Amino acid sequence: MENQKLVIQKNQDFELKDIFDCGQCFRWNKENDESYTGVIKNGVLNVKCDDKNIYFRGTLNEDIQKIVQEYFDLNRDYTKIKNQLSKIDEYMETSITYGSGIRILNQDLWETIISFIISANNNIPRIKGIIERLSQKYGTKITFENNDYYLFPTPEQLETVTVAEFRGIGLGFRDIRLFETTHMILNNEIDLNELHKMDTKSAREQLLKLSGVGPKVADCILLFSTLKRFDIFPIDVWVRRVMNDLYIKNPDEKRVSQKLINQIAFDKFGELAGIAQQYLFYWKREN
DNA sequence: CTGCAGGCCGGCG
DNA sequence: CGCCGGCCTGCA
Repeated sequence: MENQKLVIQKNQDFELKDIFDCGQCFRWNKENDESYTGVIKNGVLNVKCDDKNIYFRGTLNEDIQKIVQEYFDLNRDYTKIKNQLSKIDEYMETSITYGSGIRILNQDLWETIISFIISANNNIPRIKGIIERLSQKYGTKITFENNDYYLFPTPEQLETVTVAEFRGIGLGFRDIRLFETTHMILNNEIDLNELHKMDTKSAREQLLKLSGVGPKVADCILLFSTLKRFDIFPIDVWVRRVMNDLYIKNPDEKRVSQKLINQIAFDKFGELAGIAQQYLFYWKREN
């Protein structure tokens, strides 16, 4: 671990609030100076913006430029994506104007799996609290600028943790799911490295075998982790609401099947359905 | 005090 | 298959 700094030019496709509040991540916190500090797999990172630049500093075990480039998806042209989607209809145009600085992060696959299992039937403050306690109790401690932080625990670090101990940090009924999934991964029943090489359909089937991973959680993992499948359209209550309001116009609030929503999304947004979902979700939830 | 939050699981028809 | 009840916990 060593302290590193990096400054890059900012453009209209990068806004900290949009990135960290659009619902894809749980471990970034706002500081008093409007910067954000997060723990990512490699260490601690602080990000601050002004009109012209983005300032990164952190303690990491790899080159900061390489990490930032990968994590913030900096090699992708979001201007082009937004232009394509904006042309589809006025709803997309509105939601993109609102969340114009969103970027889909490349988050560690293991951490994303566990985090979204925890997210099931749960609320964000509690999800963040559970993940923080999990890291504090079982993750590796690192110090950055006189503060202590804890890396997300590895599968190995959770190997001897019992169901009761998981329950003890507030997981509720998700305790057994975390336990089972951890051991399925430790036993190589699901090979996380192999998932990256698979086509989307096969990767999704594999994820669905994990305990606590259903359709919605699997889709979040496919979109928000290093798997990075942009054509995947996770459907949660908010997306259901916004799709119902804008496209299905179902006045009696009858529950529309996931299959139908997926089909509408694919017909409208095609290969960019995942990122379209993010703009719609963020806009709907904040307005 | 109920209701409910970024669903999943298991049982049933 | 699709549908439905139940579920830890904490906060409004």
